[in-house]
Amino acid sequence: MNDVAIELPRPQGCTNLQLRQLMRRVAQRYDLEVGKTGLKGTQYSLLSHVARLGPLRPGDLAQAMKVDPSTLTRNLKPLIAAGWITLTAGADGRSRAVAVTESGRVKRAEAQRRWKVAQEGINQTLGVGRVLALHALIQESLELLSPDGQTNE
Amino acid sequence: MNDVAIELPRPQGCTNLQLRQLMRRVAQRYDLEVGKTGLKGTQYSLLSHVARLGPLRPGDLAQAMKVDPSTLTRNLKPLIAAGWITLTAGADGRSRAVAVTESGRVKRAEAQRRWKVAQEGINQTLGVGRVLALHALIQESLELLSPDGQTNE
DNA sequence: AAAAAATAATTGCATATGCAATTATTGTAG
DNA sequence: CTACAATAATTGCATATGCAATTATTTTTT
Repeated sequence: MNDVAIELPRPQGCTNLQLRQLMRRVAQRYDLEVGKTGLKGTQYSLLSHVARLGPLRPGDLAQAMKVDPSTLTRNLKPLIAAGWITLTAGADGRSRAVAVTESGRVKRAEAQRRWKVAQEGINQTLGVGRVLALHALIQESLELLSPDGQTNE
Repeated sequence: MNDVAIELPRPQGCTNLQLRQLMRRVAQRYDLEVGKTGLKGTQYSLLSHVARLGPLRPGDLAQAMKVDPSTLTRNLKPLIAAGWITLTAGADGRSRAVAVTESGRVKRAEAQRRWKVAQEGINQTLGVGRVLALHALIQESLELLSPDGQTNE
């Protein structure tokens, strides 16, 4: 028998519940700072992705952000209404192109400064080591949970 | 100088975004299994808490679950409508009492079996060691982020 | 080329989430 | 006892989230 692994205690509690609780607390901290720009933390993430990856198709953006396409469609609305993002006709008749506008870039830069403050705050509160460990664990977990086989890279 | 700490690389990426992404993926896995009972994963959490802690006041329940009281109010609705939870007058004229019903207990037991399957699945996919590490990190982080000073215990 | 299959995005439906303001009630200061 | 402060829950508003079904448009079969 090759089976000499140390007995690990069974995980206690619900991963789902715990993740949600932490997510809410963390989101609050980001919103507190990023909110000063009129953007929610989630909206900053979205705007940033579009700025970095756009112009691109909604579906590809959704995949990159790991959200459902329908969620993406709706989350774009307020940012389009604010004039920070445009949704125009795509090469293909069925698809569209998401892109950042000039005022979107400005807003993003502004929000990015706030985001940095928030992230620093988290680093401070949790400790850099803990944040690093958390990020690493999350990334590993994301790859293992990846529904499709797409490893990102 | 006592300052001989090793230089830690600065955390890359956004904790908020990463947490949200993992949360969504994980929630999906739970919902896939727990959903067979007609409950979302979040609803199972809520029903479980009421079963374990109830009868209790909505505010106390919200605090225990670390959600906003207004969120709690709304999240209770579908479970009340389904007859699994009751919301009755509390000792105090302003407060109420949340409690589980008999059919609620039955449903909860049923959902708990599904939950266990889901949790086992996560343990399997991520590996028990990773899940343990993740839970530990989350709990530590939650305490450090605790807005009020209440350490839970 | 017409029918069938695949692809892309969106809408309908339902829940989850929090902040600010509101409603009700209780407690307290004067 | 009354005016004011504190407490408990809820509602208004806005966003976030995903599944299933739908609409539009290619692409592929036959």
